[in-house]
Amino acid sequence: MATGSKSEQAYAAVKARIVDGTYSPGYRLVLAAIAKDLGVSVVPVREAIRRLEAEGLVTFERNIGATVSGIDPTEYLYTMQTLSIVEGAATALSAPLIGPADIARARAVNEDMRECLQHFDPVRFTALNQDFHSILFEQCPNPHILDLVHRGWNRLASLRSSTFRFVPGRAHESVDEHEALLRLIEAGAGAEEIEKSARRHRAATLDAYLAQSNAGSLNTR
Amino acid sequence: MATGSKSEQAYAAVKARIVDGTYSPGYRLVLAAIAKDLGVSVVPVREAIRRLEAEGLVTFERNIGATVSGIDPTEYLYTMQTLSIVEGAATALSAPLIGPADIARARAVNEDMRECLQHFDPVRFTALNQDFHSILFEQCPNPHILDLVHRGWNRLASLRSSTFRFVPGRAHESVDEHEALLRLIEAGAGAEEIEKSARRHRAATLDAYLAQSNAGSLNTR
DNA sequence: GAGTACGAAATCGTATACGAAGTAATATGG
DNA sequence: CCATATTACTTCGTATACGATTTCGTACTC
Repeated sequence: MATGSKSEQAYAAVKARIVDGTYSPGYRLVLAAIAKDLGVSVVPVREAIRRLEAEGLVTFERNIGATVSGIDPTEYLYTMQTLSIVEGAATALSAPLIGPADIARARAVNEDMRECLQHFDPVRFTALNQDFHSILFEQCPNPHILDLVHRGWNRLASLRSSTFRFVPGRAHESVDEHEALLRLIEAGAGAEEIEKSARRHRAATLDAYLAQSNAGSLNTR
Repeated sequence: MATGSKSEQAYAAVKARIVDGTYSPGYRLVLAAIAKDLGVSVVPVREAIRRLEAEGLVTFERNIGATVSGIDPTEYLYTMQTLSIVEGAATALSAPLIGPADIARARAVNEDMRECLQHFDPVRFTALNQDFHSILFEQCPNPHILDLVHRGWNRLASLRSSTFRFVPGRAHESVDEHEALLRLIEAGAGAEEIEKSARRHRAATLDAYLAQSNAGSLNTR
């Protein structure tokens, strides 16, 4: 473990529990309870929660306390839209740095995803999906953009574990879009084209969700 | 003032001092000193600083303390590039909601900027520039994206007050690009076109800076 | 004279304690 | 029986205190 700082430790622990679904959206984060649970004082816990607030993982209200944010479909929509933008940019910026070996790895992951569609394993599918995109991001030379992408993923993770958003036909399309994206990168396509493709990939998932849930529409392009 | 929470008060105060340049980049933020200065205890100050860290305005190191981040040209570059992306998106998403009255206000501001070029008033020019873009952003329906834009502006503000980055010819071009952008919006151009224009507007400023400073190039498109 | 070891000062990190604000339960009057 | 006021409880907000870590200055040795 060797975190050193207890504040850091609290931050990591609470974040992990939000992302893995132990604390689902709406869960009330009581300082004293978490402090006792982690064997530390309330001060580091409080600090950790304020940091998580800045990342958008929890909502904090004065004299009321913190709750795990999420649930709200509108919030999901905002997050997905933002992610489509920063993810698209991150992918485009990474593209020139992606070599054949990375492409091969990504393609292997994508084939595993295709496999998952046979046995209907949405959990593994989701994990592989993250792996796939991680391969395409990780080389992004701009750490700020990469950070924004990670924050978006964390937000989605906290939502996913509670209300599992899964749109039937979408998974198949997704795998095909991945392959198309890989070919673009392989072919050395321009940054603009790659960005557009990556952005539409996520926007399509959002659109599918909106169509299914009949939620209020929003211009996702 | 009626801030209510002292933590909030400390947050606002320190943030303001960073943005207005009282605490310039590299400034060492000593908890006890700030606490005494604000007439509060160190705990709220500490919390405030951790929040500012999450926004990227300060850098925090364990057992060492916080310093106002900035200065580094690389950081400037990352911030501008990120801003070009989120700003472009925010402008495009706002565009359909911008009415003739907003256009008129923005145009008036832009003409004031043109005026500033005559008497060479870079400080006012910068302020008006922020006003101009604010008019185009404020209506962005996605609060997350809007928040990212604001964070970027804050980062730039902290840089600007110390090392004033001003590229000679750039200001004139900038005003012209503003006018072009307004015409696009007026004409009801597509979101894609508006986004590209807004993005290039900022990217051009970055490119001008890079060309002047002979810093290592980066693919800004 | 340069480098290292030691010690003192400064600063951060966390715990504990108490006061403030909000919430829920209960009692009381209509 | 319902509405409202009061009380008790929960939880947050901040101050103070002390231990841990780093940094800087000084003395000592080679």
